[in-house]
Amino acid sequence: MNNVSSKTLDYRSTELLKKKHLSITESRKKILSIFLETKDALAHGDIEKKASEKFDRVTIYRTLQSFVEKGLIHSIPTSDNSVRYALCKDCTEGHHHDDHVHFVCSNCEKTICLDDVVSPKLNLPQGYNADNVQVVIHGVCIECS
Amino acid sequence: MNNVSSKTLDYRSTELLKKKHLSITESRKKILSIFLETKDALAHGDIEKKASEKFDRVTIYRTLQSFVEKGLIHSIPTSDNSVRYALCKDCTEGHHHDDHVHFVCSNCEKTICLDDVVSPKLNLPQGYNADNVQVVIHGVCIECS
DNA sequence: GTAACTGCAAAATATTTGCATCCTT
DNA sequence: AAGGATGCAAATATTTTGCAGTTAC
Repeated sequence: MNNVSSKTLDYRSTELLKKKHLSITESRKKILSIFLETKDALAHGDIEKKASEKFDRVTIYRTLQSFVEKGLIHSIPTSDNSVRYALCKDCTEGHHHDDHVHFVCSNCEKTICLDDVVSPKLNLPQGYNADNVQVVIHGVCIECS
Repeated sequence: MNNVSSKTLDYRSTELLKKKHLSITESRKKILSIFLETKDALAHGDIEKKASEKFDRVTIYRTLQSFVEKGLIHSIPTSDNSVRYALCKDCTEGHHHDDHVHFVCSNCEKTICLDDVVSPKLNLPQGYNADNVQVVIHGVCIECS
């Protein structure tokens, strides 16, 4: 990572934090920068690994939680125990509308948001009302195929 | 639970275990019976609670794992840390094809398999190949609406 | 009889909470 | 200056592993 892109990341994270009414702290900027420079979804452990300096585990937990609350990132459903997070495109506090498709590559194990593929409308049985449709597709991603 | 239905459950679990080439043990029959008599998906903790006698946590973990491996149950993606399982309709060892929709009620918190609503075909970007499409819908279920 | 399953103990991991201190606004 | 964020310690919760005894086939 060179200085220029690092400065840009810092600037972008600061702007995003301001926009979402979160106070600007070093940890938050760093953690948000990790999301900004990563295309795929991150689990708690990935953040620990990717962070150049060491953050306290607890700080990461609390930061992720605030980010989710303020609509900066969203969690992605998985079938195992790992919770993964990715940047929200345009969610607002208390209202997530990340109705896009998530793709999990069975080869490289990465989880990718396919922002352009929107969740389909489905015909549910009488009496069921959908608020939110999450789709997780398992398969082979473009880099592994 | 009366004797008749309990005998039936026992019989059905035994048959299912045989069919999936799992040895017939008391714990497996009991745990499978719990799935058979429950419409919604169960987390590890739910099984502990619902079991009339106390199973060792470890036995439950290992039983669920064998059931998943042999295609008796499948895990359902969730956005929080809870892994939930439900009976498979017709999965075989090593090959799950539970391409139906899962519905999570935001009121009663139950997770229900909508076996008749099949996952849609989606147009993925060039280079992405789907093996398996999982859909989780959040909303209000028929009993709560 | 043998291989597989279970239960107990304990290890390894993951998550949450309380509190004193430090930083942002 | 005040409220919020952080780091440390410790409590809790969750999951995995090893091993000896038991059960299914």
